[in-house]
Amino acid sequence: MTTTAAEPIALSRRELNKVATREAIATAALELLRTNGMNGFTADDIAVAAGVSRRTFFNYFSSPEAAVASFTQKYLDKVIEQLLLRPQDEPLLESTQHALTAVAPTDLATLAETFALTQGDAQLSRFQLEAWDNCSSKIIAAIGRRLALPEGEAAGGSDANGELYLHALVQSVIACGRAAVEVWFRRHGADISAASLAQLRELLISAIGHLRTGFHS
Amino acid sequence: MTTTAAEPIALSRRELNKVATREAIATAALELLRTNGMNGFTADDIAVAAGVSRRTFFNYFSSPEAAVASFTQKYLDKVIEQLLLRPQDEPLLESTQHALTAVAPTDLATLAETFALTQGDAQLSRFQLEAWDNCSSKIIAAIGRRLALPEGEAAGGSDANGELYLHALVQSVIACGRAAVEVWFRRHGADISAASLAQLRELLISAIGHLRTGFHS
DNA sequence: TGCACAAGTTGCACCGAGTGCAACGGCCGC
DNA sequence: GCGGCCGTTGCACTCGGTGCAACTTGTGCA
Repeated sequence: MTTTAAEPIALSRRELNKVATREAIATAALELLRTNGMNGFTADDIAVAAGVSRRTFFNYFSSPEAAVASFTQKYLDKVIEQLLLRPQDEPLLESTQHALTAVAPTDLATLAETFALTQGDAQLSRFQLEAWDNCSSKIIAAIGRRLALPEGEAAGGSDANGELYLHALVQSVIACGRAAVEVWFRRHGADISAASLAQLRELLISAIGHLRTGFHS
Repeated sequence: MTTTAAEPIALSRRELNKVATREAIATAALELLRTNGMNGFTADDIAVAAGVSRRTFFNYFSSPEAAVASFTQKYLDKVIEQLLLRPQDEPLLESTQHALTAVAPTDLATLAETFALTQGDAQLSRFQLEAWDNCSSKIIAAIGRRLALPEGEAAGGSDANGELYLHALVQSVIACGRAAVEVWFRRHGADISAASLAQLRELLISAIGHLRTGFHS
């Protein structure tokens, strides 16, 4: 069901170390955020906790905030991964709803937690925003690639007007995702229980549902 | 036509000075961005150009990026201002389209220019994102206040499910706005001519139009 | 008008983010 | 096992950002 589709590429020892280091740094950052709160740790602290030098920390992340945001990035990347597994002729909104349900609850939990933990700090929030926006760009790029290949860019009115359509659609999808998380947080605060997360998933599906049926307030 | 609706409040000398200083700093920042490019100036430079001390700069803006983002903020605030002048029973999407046409082209020009100038720098882009997001929050708060007052929160299914609806709607509107600017930039680059800006306004209206008719790709 | 107070500005000192550079140490191919 | 490559580290430096205390300027009041 989870359909991880992990490619069995053999990693060299070096690459393996890099991945491990990156993960150690990221988890150290999250752990410090959990315990010390929003402004309670420095890049030094993260480096020490991860067992690397301060300089090495900056070789992996451009800032402490970026390390935290990597978790949001990772979750959204998994959703994209699932999204691209859906049939190409399926409407995007439907595909998105399926993709959202296909991602494991564990990943959703870290998304929810990091969102909750970053609320209240301006810079952390900005990096969260950036993560969502990167997600937009990636989806637009992927779908744009799909559309460009098969029919030479001039099919179904996809050329000039379609560019705006695509951007508006995808960005709206992301917007609804963020809206769902926001509403969830307003209701449940930092509650990461399974029941609460189920509500969050429900809200995510509903938000996309609103986009499917249209807004006519 | 422009309906500026400026309140004729008499400002004291102190407040007048503050406004002037703030404006001097912001314009100095924009000017430096124009001439020196994305990473070509420091907080010191801005302060000197504005004729204040470095410390005073930070009394007005939390960072150089914030000073630049103030222009985007200002434009979006003007749109909100127009939005709230529309009749309350008008659908939000329609109100938004009207509000967008009501704002003067001059303001749209600075929005477009700052967008173009901030592309390529990560931190500047993050502050742009934040400005758009703040706009979401303000609109949601304003409309939420409207809905809460007249009927005691339990009318038209606006209570629990309506919260998600409202957030998803408003955030989608903002998303479409950003999408329009993005598409405009992809096509016109840094061209700020009247013709180009007319195209941008057209794209903004069209993007909201897509939201009105719904997405069924 | 003059005086006392409030509000804004400035300089200073300090900490943390972020980066270029050069030396070091472990993985890799041969 | 050995030379070369890649990642790590320490160092030094710049800039962002802030608390604090002295100073200057606008404001209210007598």
